[in-house]
Amino acid sequence: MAKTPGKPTITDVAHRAGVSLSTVSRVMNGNATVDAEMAERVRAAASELGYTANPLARSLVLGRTQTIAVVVPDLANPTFQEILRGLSRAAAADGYHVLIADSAEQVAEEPVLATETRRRTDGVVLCAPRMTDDDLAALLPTLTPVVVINRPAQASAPVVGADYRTAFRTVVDHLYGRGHRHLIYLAGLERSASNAARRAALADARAAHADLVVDEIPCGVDFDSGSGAADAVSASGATGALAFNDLVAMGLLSALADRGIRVPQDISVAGFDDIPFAQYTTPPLTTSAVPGGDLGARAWAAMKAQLTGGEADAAVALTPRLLVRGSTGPAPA
Amino acid sequence: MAKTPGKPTITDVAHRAGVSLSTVSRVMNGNATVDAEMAERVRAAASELGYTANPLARSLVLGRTQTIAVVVPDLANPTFQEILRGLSRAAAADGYHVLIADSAEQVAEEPVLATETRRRTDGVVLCAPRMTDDDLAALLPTLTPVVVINRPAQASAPVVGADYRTAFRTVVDHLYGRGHRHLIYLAGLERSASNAARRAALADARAAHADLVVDEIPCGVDFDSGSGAADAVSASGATGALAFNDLVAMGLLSALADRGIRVPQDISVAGFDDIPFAQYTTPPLTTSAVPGGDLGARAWAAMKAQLTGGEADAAVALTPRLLVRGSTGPAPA
DNA sequence: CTGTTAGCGCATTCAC
DNA sequence: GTGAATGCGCTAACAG
Repeated sequence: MAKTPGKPTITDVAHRAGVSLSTVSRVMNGNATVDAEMAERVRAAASELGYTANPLARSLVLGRTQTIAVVVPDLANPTFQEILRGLSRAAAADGYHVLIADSAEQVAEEPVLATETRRRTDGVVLCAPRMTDDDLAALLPTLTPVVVINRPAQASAPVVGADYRTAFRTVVDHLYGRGHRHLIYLAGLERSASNAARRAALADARAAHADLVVDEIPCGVDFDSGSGAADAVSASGATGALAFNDLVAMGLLSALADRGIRVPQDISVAGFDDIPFAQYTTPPLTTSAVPGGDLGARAWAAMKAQLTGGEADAAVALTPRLLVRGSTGPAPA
Repeated sequence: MAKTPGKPTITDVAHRAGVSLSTVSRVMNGNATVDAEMAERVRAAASELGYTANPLARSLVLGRTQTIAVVVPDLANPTFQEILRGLSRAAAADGYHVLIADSAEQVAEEPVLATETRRRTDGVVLCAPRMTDDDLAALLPTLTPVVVINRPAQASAPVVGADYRTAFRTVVDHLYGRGHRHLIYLAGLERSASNAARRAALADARAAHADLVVDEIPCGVDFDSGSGAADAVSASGATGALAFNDLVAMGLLSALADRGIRVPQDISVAGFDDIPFAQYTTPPLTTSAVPGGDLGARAWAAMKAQLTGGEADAAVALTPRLLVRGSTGPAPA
């Protein structure tokens, strides 16, 4: 049968250059020293044929794929998109490719996807895994090298995450600095780790400022939760509201506007996360930005360290940056 | 040297089951019929060893990787995220993996990334490629199988995209149906294809409705452009404003509110894209949704068709769905 | 039905 | 310095 043009192989190049295929391999990888003229002939033949080594074949023999896998709970979540972007670009800068796996919030899929993608890559990054601590602890050793993002310290893998406690504390201090002494926290999901971090920050702030009062009401994590809390917020007499996140803050802002309550004149409102539209609310929302892109880049750094034989830092925590905008102002006199 | 546990190979399984490695291969792939008892022995040995065939080795011999590549101009863009998500999930449902490549809006990188990722995958999806028509035309044949998203019909590859012309026409007709006879279009970038599609829709509408007047003013594509156009819009006397996209509409909404102009009582405002926060503006924004997830799923369908030997439809165009919300109402009397 | 053989395309020993 | 083997792990012809 006539050989379809297809992709030229190393043998084709060897043939055309009149050398053995091992010589071609040598010049392509710049390994051993090859006769100058011969090397040139090989390079010429290669470029004429448009030859590029088959990555699959190389992977098989070298034992590495130049690819890592990233498992995320939901590709549609802006937080993960930012992380993925930072990770992807950092990895690309080092010549690595990224294979993605979306668990679609199906906890049971996480270990399956991680294990499966791990076999076709050199390592895997678990982004905010939803599985239990026990499951995670059992899984991690089988995935090495592995990096975990946004999940409290794990024994058998480097972790990179944001320091939500310090970040939230910064928001509280911002309000305190503007004269607020009575705040109210619109809590997120009761048992979530992120809610716990915010409450810890609140406790820290109370301990640091004896004259600070921070009420807390159960709320939620979305726009409607925020708007539903408006009456409770205004009834509390607090001069500043700390929303669990930006969505909640936006809902609150909207409901407050409906009631004719002015922000920040009557009450200050702060969010958390700096979602893309936080800057477009009326007034623009003061919030704290978790550097998703940086998180991703750090995760890659931790992976790269392991890939190159080194040891990655056990844990790195980035502190989100406070973004003061129009929704917070001095406490009303 | 002691053999590190590592991953068990097909030989290990064969050894343990006391059969030849081809028999193991057979039962693992359910190919030829194998003696029942023997097959059972093999399965037992495989599960005891936790054996799974090395995907790399399979890829090399089978000539397929069960992976496709997706090249996007910017992973941070919500539009592409939705597409990527739809694509990824659809592909996963068929047992395929997705390798991503972010060109970071570097046009020159597109062909490089496409070509490079193509070699490690079975096909590539080009998402809204920025390169010139000529470059694209030259590149596509080298990538087969390939699918193009959101870019006008190409000769050598199936294309999936949204029908922006029909979609925008739907928005215009919605306003016309509510009694509006004088509209104003806040145009996007002069030379962009998406702007041309909207203008074509406007022309269609004018042709269909003799009593319809549609003004047009140059504007832009972001929030600030929209707010900057507020005065021109109110001065025009139009009863309805058609923004190039949601960001522009949101900017307009915000500036209109500052001027005490009520929406939709005094003027109706419509956006385009249905970005995540369009439902949270005050009032909620009427817009048209480009089904990003569907786009991705369709792209996968087109790829799958090629992968399985079939021929994909040359072009599929999805029509965005009109979402009527609070920012549009009847024309003021 | 099962075992033996020959590659997939390449990097890397080993002799020359 | 260079070419001839060996094998990465697996599937698919090929014999038996």
